[in-house]
Amino acid sequence: MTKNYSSEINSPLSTNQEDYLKAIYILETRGDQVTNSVLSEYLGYTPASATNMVKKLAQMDLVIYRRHQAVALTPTGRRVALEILRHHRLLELFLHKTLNIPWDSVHEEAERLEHVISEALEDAIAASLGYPKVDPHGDPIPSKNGDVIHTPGHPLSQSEAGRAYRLVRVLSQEKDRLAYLRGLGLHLNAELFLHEQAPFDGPMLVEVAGEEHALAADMAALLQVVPASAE
Amino acid sequence: MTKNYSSEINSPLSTNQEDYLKAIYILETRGDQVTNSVLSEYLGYTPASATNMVKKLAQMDLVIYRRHQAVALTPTGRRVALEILRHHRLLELFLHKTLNIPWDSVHEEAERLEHVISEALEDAIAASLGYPKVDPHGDPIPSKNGDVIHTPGHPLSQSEAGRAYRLVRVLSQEKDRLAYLRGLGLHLNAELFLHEQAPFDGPMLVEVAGEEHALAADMAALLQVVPASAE
DNA sequence: GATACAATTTAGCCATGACTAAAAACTATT
DNA sequence: AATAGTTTTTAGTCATGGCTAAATTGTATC
Repeated sequence: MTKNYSSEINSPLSTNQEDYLKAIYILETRGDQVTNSVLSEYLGYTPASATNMVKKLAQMDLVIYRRHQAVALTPTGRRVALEILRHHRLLELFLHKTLNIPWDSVHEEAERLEHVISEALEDAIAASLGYPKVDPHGDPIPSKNGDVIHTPGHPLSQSEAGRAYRLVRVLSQEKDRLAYLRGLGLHLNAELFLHEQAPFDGPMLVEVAGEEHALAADMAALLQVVPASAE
Repeated sequence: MTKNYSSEINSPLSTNQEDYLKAIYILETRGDQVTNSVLSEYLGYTPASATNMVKKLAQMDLVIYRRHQAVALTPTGRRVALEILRHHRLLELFLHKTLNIPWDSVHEEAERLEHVISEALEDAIAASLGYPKVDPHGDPIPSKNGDVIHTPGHPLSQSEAGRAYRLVRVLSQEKDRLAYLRGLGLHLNAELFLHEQAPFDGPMLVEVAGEEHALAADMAALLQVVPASAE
């Protein structure tokens, strides 16, 4: 298994190490301060375990660590994280398009597969999909050299009522939430019409595929949309 | 990740444990006595490591172990081994057919993927391939309930000269050997004509896709064939 | 049956990476 | 600046699963 980042790194990374780097990247991208508690909670480990691992990653020059400070990725660490994320999102799209696995249930599978596919397989998957730019949740697929496109859109919860929108991204990986959203007929690029938004952050009334549904405000906040006219 | 065998086993198995069980199955199937040295050499570990692991697998009722004796799979151990083997061979075929990865280089990839695919993905792959019976090397794909079909054929090295044959199985997983065979134009179900066999186990003269090649006897021994007429 | 040689097992070591419990250090409030 | 409360780190434990080296057991030969 030859990994893309192998040229920059002396020893191959474990699944766990890759998961830490990916988590740090995602938390950084969210704009969070990646403190030990945030990181350990995100990964489901105790803070002590996170400290240990972060120290190890720092020795490998993958993260910058100073006691009691937020962790940050080094350029090399970021490259590793992006490669794993590229694997993850390519795999999600591949599973969805090639094997008809519903878009709301590809995440867990990709979570394991992302660590074991070779560079050659990554390339073959990307080629077979026509070098896609986003996964089935609308998350951008990092390019091989680590570029991440900016995805447009704004939350449905902050959108004007009485207009049609197109779903361009879903900001959640929670299985049951995604299943619920799919149950409403939602999927990437689905059209939806926002009938009204109840005041005081109340539920929204949306129409998807001819059916009307009430949608809680926190759910609507996860849905990134653009005006339906926009191509 | 829900594994098929999870109903019979209390704790999930590690990749290593699954590899041991698969190795024992393969060695048993070859007809070898699965002694500690055979097993450890096959896996590339020291004999001491194999003893340790085999003891652990025995505690889990996956193998039968008595000091200084050959190991044997229990029925449960065999089911696990067959499931992993099913994963492996389904994956090989899938990678070959769906992603056009050459048949001689799917093995390593499948070797890692086989441990991380869920039951649902296994099913989706099998369905997308039309519930195939053999992988790209002609090795039988165990069915979900653990049946393994018998593959017909005999070694090319023991075949009569002056006749046409069809390749039904390649008994090797060595990358360079397989690459060589593919270079000759060989693949599953390829037709070949055996011109002559030099005496004293000398090389064979075979014709594949209009080209003649000399083939060492030990290579020919890896090629299982049936008469070309046979469907 | 004694001796030599090979195979196997035991004993003990190491790294990984989780954990708990306790100590230390930071932050906020009075 | 002292104290309280939270966060982080340290110290030390445990399981996994490799390893080497040494002891044991089994087998074959004289």
